[in-house]
Amino acid sequence: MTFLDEIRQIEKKWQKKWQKDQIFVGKIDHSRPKWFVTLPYPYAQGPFHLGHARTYNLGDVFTRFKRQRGNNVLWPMAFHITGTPVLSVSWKIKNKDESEWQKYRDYVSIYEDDKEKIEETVATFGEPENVATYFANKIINDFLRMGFSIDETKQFTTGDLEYNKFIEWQYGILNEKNLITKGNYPILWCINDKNAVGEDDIKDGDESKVEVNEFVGIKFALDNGVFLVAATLRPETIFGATNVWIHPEANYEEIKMDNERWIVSEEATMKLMEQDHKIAVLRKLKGKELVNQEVIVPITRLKIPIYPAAFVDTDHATGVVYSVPAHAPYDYAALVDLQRDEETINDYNLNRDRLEDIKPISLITVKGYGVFPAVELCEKLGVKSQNDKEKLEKATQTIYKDEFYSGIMKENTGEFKGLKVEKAKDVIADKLRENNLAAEIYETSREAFCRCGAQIIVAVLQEQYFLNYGDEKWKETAFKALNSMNIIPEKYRLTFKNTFDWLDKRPCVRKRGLGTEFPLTKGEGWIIESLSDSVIYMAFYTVIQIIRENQIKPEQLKPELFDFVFLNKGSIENVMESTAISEDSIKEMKGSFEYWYPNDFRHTAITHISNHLSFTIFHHVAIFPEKYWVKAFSLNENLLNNGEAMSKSKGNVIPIAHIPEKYSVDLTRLHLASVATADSVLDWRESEVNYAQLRLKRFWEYATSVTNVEKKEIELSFPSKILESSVNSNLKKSLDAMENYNVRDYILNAFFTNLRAIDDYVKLSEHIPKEETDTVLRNIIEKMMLVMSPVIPHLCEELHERMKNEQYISLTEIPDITVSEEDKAYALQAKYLTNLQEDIEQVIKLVKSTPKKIHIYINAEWKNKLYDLAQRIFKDEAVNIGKIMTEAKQVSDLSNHMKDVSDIAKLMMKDPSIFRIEMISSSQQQRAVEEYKEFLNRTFKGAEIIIHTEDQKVSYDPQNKARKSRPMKPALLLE
RNA sequence: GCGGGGAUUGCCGAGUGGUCAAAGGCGCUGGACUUAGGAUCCAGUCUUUAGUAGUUCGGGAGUUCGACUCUCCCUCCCCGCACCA
Repeated sequence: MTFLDEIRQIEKKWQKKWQKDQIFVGKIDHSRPKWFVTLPYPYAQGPFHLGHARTYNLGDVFTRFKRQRGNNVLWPMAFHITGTPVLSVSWKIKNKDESEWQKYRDYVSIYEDDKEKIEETVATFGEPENVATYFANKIINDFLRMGFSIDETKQFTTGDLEYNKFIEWQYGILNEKNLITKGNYPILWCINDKNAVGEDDIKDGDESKVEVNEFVGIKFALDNGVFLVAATLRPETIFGATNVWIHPEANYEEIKMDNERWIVSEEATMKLMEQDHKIAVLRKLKGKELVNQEVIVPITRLKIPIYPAAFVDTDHATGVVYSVPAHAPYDYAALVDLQRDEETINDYNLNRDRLEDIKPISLITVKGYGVFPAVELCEKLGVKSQNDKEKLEKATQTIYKDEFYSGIMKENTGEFKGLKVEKAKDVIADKLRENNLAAEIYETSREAFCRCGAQIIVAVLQEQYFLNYGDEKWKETAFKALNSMNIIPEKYRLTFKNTFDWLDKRPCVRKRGLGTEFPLTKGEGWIIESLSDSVIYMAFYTVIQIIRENQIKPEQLKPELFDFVFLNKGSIENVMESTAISEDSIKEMKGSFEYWYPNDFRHTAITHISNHLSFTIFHHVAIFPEKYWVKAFSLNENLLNNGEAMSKSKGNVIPIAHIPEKYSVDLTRLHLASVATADSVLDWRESEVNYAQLRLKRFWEYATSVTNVEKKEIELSFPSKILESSVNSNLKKSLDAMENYNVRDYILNAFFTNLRAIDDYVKLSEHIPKEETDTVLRNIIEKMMLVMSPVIPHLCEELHERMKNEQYISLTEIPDITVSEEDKAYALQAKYLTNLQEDIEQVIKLVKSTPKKIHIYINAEWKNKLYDLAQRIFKDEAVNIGKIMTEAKQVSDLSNHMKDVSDIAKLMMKDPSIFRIEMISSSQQQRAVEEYKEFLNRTFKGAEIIIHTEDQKVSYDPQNKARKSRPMKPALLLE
């Protein structure tokens, strides 16, 4: 049986035991500090993969660690089903969308081999609940299979009736506190379904995002007072308008628009009707009817003509465009075309002189361009006509960007001169609107179609409900909460800050999707938006089980109950009376909430900072008193598979369900947690996983070789002592790293560094009695095991059991570790010896011959004194020879070595790092080398090791090496 | 554009004022084991050299006794920018 097979069996064995004994179920215990941890509940739309595993794995390591450090832990889990994606999946499955079917066949085949069974299962996905239920079950199984120490007895979904009641309560409070406001809001809208659409409702919506663009519809007055409304994204260019373009052959309509008369394209009328206007069509007309008429330009009051142009798209905004040939490439090209187009001029009977007179009007100065940027760019790109779409598109983009960010308004723009375009744009639009010369017109950023085939336009919803995150008081309190929270890693606090600053009104209800009906507009079909219903639910974990066990019905879950349980408002008598829930149940709920809350630690991926996690803070401060605000957020970056993002199209997704067999649970856990810090992108590379596997195997071999060794006190040799000391100090570093939630350093120190120490020990322990090495190894493994059990719990449980322990290691406390002075001294000696060995090796390499004798000269103690002195007086300043000589003269041990002192001082000045070191005395150095002598002798192929000390009389020193010895760096002579 | 993050030795990636020529891994080279090995183990891996010295951490300037680490400027890369979970 291979190593992996062996540990896979062990993993299953312990998962079964944990499950059977329900050891991770959170139970109230007032004798221990509680620690309530949450990770965002998954949205069950498909299988979870290695990327999710990274996040939950880190959560589990933290949780297990806390549990093993004496905390009473609760880590519950639930599922999110609110929103539209699941609906969209079901719709496609029901409508036999082949690519969706295939996608879900692939998903189900992760868990199921039987082809028929797969088809049957996918067929059930026509019902949204079935999708959610199926994947929720799979995900929780995957998690348990990863050994995550979750309490799965407190599960619920956001579609549960009990949960709906809880959310209704939440929104009641938000409403009471005036944090919900109403207003108009533009959204993407299917004209067939008469409904809002999300990304997954739009054809190719995931590949090319559709956005809402806000145009300024500028009203150009005709002689009869009717407005020809031209839409633009660049209202500031109104000063450069030379004429208006319309499509001569297209259909336009004169409409009664609120209290005005407008002319816009037929298509525009239809769109405007959905944008909160009162509209009646007065008459239909062809574009050409308008040609040659004149309109008045707002602000400038110039009269300009209307000309025909084929490039005008009547299905884009109003289908009317005003021409700014100086700054708009399309306009310039169309103007040039028209001026040379005899046929059109004749057809529409255009006034030739008037047309010839039209010259671009420049109104913006922009660095890198002359007076007429559009003219310039058209010439540069070789635009031939207005049909040169590709080049014109490019020119338009370029000029838009350059002028927007670095353009300045010219003299001829009156009060706006000198303004940056970026600013002028808004100021001018505002001014136009104030004077009733412009109106907002919304358009999609690209032509888009619903999956039903109908066109998607922008509609303006009236009386839309918003969460008013812009509310000053609310924001202020949220900041207060943020400031008192622990954000891990700390660097992400800034992202929260920026998010808070930027947060403003946010629509919180939708017309579509699963979820909780909005309580303020019952019966109107408004559903609470999915990110807004998942922000305080951690509180719900503390009561759901009690609700279920006592068979409390959803309708009994009235606001007054939650007020009492969560906010300690009202009286139990009143609650009992209005809800008919027993006193015991209410007390139990309240007790449970008050015991577990607040949420001490919430871990997730960084993508949630700018939405979910920020909202969580906002809603907590709105609903709960300060003592119940979330204590800490912990975050991790995402994951790549061999340098690439995992995606269905690349076929490189590793589902969690494949992990146990493809790798092994503990191997995956170890590698995920140790290969990258939480705040860096983790690149999962097979060759590196392989390394982790070899190390894990090595650990397993060391460990299993000593599980039967008896514990006893024995006299330890020098290498054994060094090993114990270094393992001890590594474990200490490891625990310290976890204080800062640095899991990577935790594992590096506790596992990888210690394994190397053991490797080194084994190499030099050939002549140490097996009884001693076994005992030492067992002691060390036992300690490592405990510290490592949050990371590789299965293997550690097994070893723990083989070492005849009754209790689960998962429930065994990791003790504090202290590093004694003795440990430190051993560590320094070990370092000293390593350096010595390296020095010898280096010299051997250089001389390219095998030495028969190795003379080691250990420095005199006065040199240590000199180093100490230098460290003291040159702590924060440059080495000064005069100063050190003066000081040294005062010290008796040094004053008789002044010649040498001056030589060393020169060295120190050149390289101050030589004395800024931790040292051991020369006698300690000597002892260390003595202890190591035999090992050195063996390592260097039987070379005789001769130790000399500078303090005593050096018997043999032909090259006068002893003088060169320095603290921690003995001089060498190889012969 | 705004906001954030980043640029380290062949590659990936630690390191945030001094034991740093810079952890660890990958790759490569040599050795061991072996019928074989794309397995495993051991060692080496900037240049130079009796353990020394020199040149490095995107480019440029500065602060400091001392900078990969701090400040400023520049170049390039990645991520977020709202109703989407």
